[in-house]
Amino acid sequence: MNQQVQPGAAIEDTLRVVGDRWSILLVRAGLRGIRRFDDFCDDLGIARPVLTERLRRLVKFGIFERVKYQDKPVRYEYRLTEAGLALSPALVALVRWSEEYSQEVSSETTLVHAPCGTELEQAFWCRSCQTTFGPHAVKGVGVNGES
Amino acid sequence: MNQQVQPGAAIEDTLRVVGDRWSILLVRAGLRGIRRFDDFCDDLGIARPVLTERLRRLVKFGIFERVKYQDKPVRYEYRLTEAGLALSPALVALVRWSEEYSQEVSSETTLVHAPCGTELEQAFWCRSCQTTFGPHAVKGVGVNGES
DNA sequence: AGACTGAGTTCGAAATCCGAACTCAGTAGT
DNA sequence: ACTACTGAGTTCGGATTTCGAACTCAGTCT
Repeated sequence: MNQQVQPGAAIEDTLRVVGDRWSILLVRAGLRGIRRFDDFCDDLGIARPVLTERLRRLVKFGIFERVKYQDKPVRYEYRLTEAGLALSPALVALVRWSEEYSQEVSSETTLVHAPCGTELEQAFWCRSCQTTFGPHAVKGVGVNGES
Repeated sequence: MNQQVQPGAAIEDTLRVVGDRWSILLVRAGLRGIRRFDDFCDDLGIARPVLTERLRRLVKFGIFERVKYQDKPVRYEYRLTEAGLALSPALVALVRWSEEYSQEVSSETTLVHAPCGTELEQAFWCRSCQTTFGPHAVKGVGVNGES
């Protein structure tokens, strides 16, 4: 066996939550500051019944929370939780991929390191070795330490 | 505006390619060394007609290639291309997320830095600053340098 | 001949998705 | 008091996708 990445069944958990055509787009919209039902609807062009169902499920899985923001007519909005924000590395990875490999034309923006404006690279960081490394040096191990 | 991640429309490109329930799982299976039609089928439990369609589309987008591996009865298998391998940071990000936030029980394996066995962290790397940084320091800019 | 392999196709039933129109509480304007 | 409007959803019927199970087709093995 080589040292390749061997994502376990864990991915299935994640995809059970955000593995449909819309959920990741909803998270992205959330990161862009969108919170209201109609705004999600307009921004993504998602059908309303599907949006209802999708938001409910994302709330159930703790990615968004439904917050009352007004009383007179009771109105709720949807905010990303910390777990939702924690999906951003995955989103960034997807953006990076499309920048490098997607033959589609779009990609009119690119991701950079904010302070200096240099295009970022994505890497893994080992706290104990104090180094960055690529996917080939990643290994999956069982809970009790053995591969 | 803050310095939050603002993934552009690029994500849509990526999701147009791998944004359905199966494609990412197929890539993962590919990373685990699976190549043959029936093996994908058994491993993922995907319906055969869907697998056919999905593999064709992933080949079209350059993520897998269809390679003849035998002549007597002509047989083809599917191998990840470089673009396919390049999706692994995204897969790793999804695995990491489920390890930390998924309330599902599974997750009997974890990802580590192969040489030393330390749990990895995912980070971004700026070649010009020679530092790693988190998602809050990522910014999206237009092609001509302006935000 | 007969059974088996591997990569698919074909089928009808079931689940999802869609757009458009509707609801329902409250607010604003005349 | 009448009308129009807002925002967060529901309710429809029709179109698209997905499903499992069974079938095909070339070649091989016994």
